[in-house]
Amino acid sequence: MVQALLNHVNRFVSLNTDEQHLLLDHLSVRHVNKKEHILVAGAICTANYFVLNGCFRMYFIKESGQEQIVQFGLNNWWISDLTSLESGKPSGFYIQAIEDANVAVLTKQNQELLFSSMPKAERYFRLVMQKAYAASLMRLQYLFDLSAEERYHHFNTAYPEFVQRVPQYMLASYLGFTPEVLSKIRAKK
Amino acid sequence: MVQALLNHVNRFVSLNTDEQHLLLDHLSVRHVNKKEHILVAGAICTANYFVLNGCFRMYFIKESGQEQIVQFGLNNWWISDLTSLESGKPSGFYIQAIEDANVAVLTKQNQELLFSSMPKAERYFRLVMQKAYAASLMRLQYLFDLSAEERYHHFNTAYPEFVQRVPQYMLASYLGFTPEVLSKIRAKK
DNA sequence: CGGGCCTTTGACTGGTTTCAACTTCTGTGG
DNA sequence: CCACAGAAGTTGAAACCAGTCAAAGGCCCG
Repeated sequence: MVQALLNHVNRFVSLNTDEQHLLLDHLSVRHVNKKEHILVAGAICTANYFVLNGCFRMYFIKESGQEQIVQFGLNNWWISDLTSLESGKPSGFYIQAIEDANVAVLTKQNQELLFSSMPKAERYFRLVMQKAYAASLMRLQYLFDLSAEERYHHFNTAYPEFVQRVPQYMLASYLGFTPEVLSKIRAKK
Repeated sequence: MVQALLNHVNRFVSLNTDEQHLLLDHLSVRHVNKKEHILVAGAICTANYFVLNGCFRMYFIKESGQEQIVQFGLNNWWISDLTSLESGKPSGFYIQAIEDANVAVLTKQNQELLFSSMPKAERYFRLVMQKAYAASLMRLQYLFDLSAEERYHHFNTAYPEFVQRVPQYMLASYLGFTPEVLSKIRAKK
């Protein structure tokens, strides 16, 4: 199962067999049930999670009391609250499994150990962070440039299989509008 | 002048004198006039820029034809279009000096050389990317959670000196609304 | 000193939210 | 395996925040 992670790492840096073992020695695999949280607001985030299979959502509670989804965590994505992880302060986010899932867990401590014994790991994570940052900017672009309806259609054509997979109200939240709006957009045709 | 960069690097990783020289060998300093662009849409982004002094804005042109500011680049921030830099494809962004400025230029090529000769540099950039990513998520949070007026007040109390420094229409763009809205918010009291 | 850019102000418009009622789906226990 | 309760999705009406447009005033820079 962790093979998915090795494949992902090898897309960015190439590891020999020893290095692969070294990496795996710093990880554990954890099963997460649907609706189970691996992080709740107020807790301190202690690890990075790599999604082996299943699907997660990361969200926070708005002042209005509504949940706002910040991002989804799918296969081959790392998910975590880096702010809390780095600072050691309580997180403002929740991370919850939308489906039964398996994650590779890399604790902060193990991550540091890994970095000092294998500089390639540092490179890998630099590239992952860079990609995540670029994706986040892209998301901002869509929010600024497109209307609710355009955002939905864009997302729907970019990730048609994913749209089937999550409840509509979560998709609406992620796209930045209400479930009612999504329902009306869909009714249009 | 590049001392600012050395200080910044030393906040994340500690460099000895040799390493500092090695780093500087891979950089050049460039003066940028107010209103000058260091990147325009359609061009390929070839370098990372570290702002030594002055101020930049990174923006794109919306479908409506309006400029949308994605981020500001102030002292001690790296600014670049990582997507274009990484992929070698044309950028969709503009990066322009708002004030006369000086930047340290790290070309993609030099960055790779630096990484291979100094693993600490990789660590430094991982941390910088991580911080930038976290900041971008924070920005998303504010956009989702706060009204236009709340966003302005929040920004105004967080960075009062900066608000004085940039034209209102740029601030409005960054915060995600029109100059008229900002004007009306300010008129309220 | 003049021209153009920035800011202000007001009226109007419209996309999105909110609220509420109703229907459909889903999963859990009897 | 069915029944029922709660969750999710739909629909329509009313309210509102923010955008657009237009015109006027202020200010900076050449």
